[in-house]
Amino acid sequence: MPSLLANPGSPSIKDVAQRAGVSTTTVSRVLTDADAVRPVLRERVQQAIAELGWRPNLAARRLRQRTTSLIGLVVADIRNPFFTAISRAVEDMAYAAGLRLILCNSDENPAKEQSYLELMADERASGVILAPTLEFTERHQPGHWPFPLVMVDRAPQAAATDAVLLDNVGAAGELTRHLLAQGCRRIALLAGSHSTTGRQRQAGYEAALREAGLPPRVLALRPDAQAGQDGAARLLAEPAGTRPDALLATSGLLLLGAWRAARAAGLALPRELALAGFDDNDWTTMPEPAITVLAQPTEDIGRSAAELLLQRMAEPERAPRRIVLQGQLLVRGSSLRLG
Amino acid sequence: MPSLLANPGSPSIKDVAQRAGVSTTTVSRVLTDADAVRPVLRERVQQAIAELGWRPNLAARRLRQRTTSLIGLVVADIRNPFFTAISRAVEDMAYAAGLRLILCNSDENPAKEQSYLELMADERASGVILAPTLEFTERHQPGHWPFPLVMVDRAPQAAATDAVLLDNVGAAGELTRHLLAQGCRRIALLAGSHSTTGRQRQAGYEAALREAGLPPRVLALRPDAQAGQDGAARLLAEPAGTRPDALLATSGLLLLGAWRAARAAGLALPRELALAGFDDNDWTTMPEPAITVLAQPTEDIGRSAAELLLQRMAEPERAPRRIVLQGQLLVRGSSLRLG
DNA sequence: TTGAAAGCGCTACCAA
DNA sequence: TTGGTAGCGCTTTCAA
Repeated sequence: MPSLLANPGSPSIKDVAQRAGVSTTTVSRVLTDADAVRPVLRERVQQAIAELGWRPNLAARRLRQRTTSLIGLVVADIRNPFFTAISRAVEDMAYAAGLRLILCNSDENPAKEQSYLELMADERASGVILAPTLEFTERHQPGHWPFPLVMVDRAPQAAATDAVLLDNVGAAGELTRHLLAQGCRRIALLAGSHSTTGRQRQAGYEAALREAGLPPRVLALRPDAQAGQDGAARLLAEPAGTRPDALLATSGLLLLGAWRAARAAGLALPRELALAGFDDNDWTTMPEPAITVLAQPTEDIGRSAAELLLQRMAEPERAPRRIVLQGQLLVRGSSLRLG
Repeated sequence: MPSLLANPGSPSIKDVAQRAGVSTTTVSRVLTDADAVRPVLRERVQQAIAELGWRPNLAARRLRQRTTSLIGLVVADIRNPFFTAISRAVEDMAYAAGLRLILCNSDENPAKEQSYLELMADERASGVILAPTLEFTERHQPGHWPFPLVMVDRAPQAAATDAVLLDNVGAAGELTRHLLAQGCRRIALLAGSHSTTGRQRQAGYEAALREAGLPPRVLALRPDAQAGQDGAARLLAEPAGTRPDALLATSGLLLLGAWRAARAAGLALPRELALAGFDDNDWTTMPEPAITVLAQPTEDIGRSAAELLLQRMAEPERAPRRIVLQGQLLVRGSSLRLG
C-alpha cells in the first residue's frame, strides 16, 4: 500500500532512482546513454523505469538542455492542397529526425502570423518553416527571430534567407506562352493579391504578353475559390467581343473558382474559353475536358525546406541558400485549341 | 557597453527584475496579472521587458505550472481532405483557447500511433484528439493515457470514451437504399479495411441489402485512391452479366479511385454503372455527371471534438459523451437512373 | 564508475 | 504591496 503522501503526478527520475537504489545522476546516465554505467545498475534502473511506468518530462529536459527539438510550420491555410502536401512532407522529415511539428494557419493575416512566430520564440523552437505573408516579406530582416527560419513558396526578393521557391516568373511565362500558342489573344490573369508568389506570377504573365505585343489584364483577388469564382464571373459576363478568351489562375484555389464560373456561364472549354492555372490538384483531371496546369513539386518543396532547416540547425553560420525548383506544364484539354 | 559576461542566451525574468529594480516575484506578478502591483512598478517592469526584448520560456513555465496548454491531433493522413478539414477546425478552436496544436500522421500504423501518443504523454499534453487505428480501438482501455482523449471518426464500440462520430450505419444504409431505389441490383462495396468506420459502413450496407433480399459483395481495401482504383478495376473487368451495376465507396479516397476506374473502363455513368460514396470533396461536382455522396459535417466534427476536449479538460470527472452526427445525402447525376 | 549539488526559468508559498 | 526562497524534473559539472 503506497503512502498517502505518495507522488500524485507521474513519477520522476527521483522515484526511479529510489526504487533502483541509485542516484538520480545514474538514472540520467542510463537515459542519455552517454557515460558508461555498470550493467547491473543499468539493468536495475531500466527495471525501475518499467515498473513505475516512468516517462521523461520533456519540459524539464528542454529547460535544462536549452534545446527543444520542436519545429514550427506556419502556412496560410492547411486546407489548400498545396500546403497540405508540403506539411505532410515536412512532418515526415521531422518525425524521422526526432523533431516535433507544431502546425499553424496564418490565413494570410500578418497579425496571426506574428503571434504564431512569437509563440515559436516562446517555445524556443529549434526552427521554423514559414510561408510568409506579403507584409512579412516586406518588413523582414534576417536575424530578427531567435530561431532558424526557412521560407517556402514565398520569400523577400532582396534579403538573404534560406528559402525553397518555385520559378514563378518562368512558370507563369510558360503557361502564358502556351495559351498564346493556342491562339488566345485576350488572356486575363486571376492573381492572388496576398503573396509575392502571386506577384511574381503576374510578372511572368505580363512579360510574356509584352513579348507578344498584347495588353495584360489582371484581377487581383483574395486567394480562395470563392473570390476566384466571383472574379471570373465578372469577366465572363462581358460581351463576347471584349470578354477574355483565356483565363489564367495563379493558384489552385483561384483556378477552381474560375472553372466553376466558366461552367456557370455555360462556356464550352476550350472553344469559347481556354483555362489554365497552377497546382495539379486531384480535381483537375476530373472534368471533361481536363484542366491544363503547371504542377508544382510539392513534396519536393516540403522535403527540401525540411532539409534546409536541418542543415541550418546543424550549421548556423553557413551562407543562406535559396533553392529554386521548376514546375511542370501539364497540357490538357481545357487549353488545347489546336491540333 | 554590456559586460563580456553578459547573458549569452535570451534574457530571463532575473534580468528583467534587475533592470526594473524589483524582485523576480514582482516581475512574475506583472506577467500573470493575478495579484495587484503598484502602477509605478508595473510600468517599470513592462519597460524593462520591452527594452530587453524578454519573452517567456514556455518550457520553464510548464515545468513549474504542471500544465502545458499543448494538445495533440493524431489523424491517419492530413492529406485526406476529411482530416484536413477536421484539423483546420480543431486548430481554430485551439488558437482561440490559447492552446498549441501538435500535428501527427499515423498512417493507420499502430506503431506510429503508439509512438505519437507516448510523445504526447512525454509532452504532458493537456489533451489529445485521435482518429484511432483499428488496433487501438480493439485494445483501448479508458484511463490508460495520462491525458484526456477524444476520439474522432472512429471509436471502440464498447468502451466509454468521449467521441465524435458519424452515424455510419445509418449513412451507409441511406446510400445503399438510394441505389436500390434507382434500380441497382448488383451493388458492390469498396470498404476501407483499416478502421471501424469502414466496418460500420459495411454493416449498414449489408443490412440494407438484406432488407432487399440481395447478396452483398464487399472488397476490403487499403484506404487510399490507388487501392480504390485497382479494386474497382478488378470488379469492372467482369462480364456485363455479373459485373456490379453500382459501386459504393466508404471513403472519399476510395470513391476517387472508383471513379477513375470507371472512366478507364469507359463505362457511362449512371447508365452502365451507378457510383456513390462518402465525403463531399471538391472534385465530386466537377465530372459530368457529378458524383452522389454522403457529405460529412467535417467542420462540425472538428469543432465538436475540440469542444468535447475543452469540456473534459475543465471537468475531468464528468461522464464520457459520445456525439453522433448525421451525414447528408447529396444526390447527383452519377446515381440518378430514374426520373 | 558513481553521487552530491547546482541550476535551467519560472511560479507559488510564506513572511514582512 | 513586495520580496525571499523553495522547487518543478532533469542534466551537468565536479569530486570522490
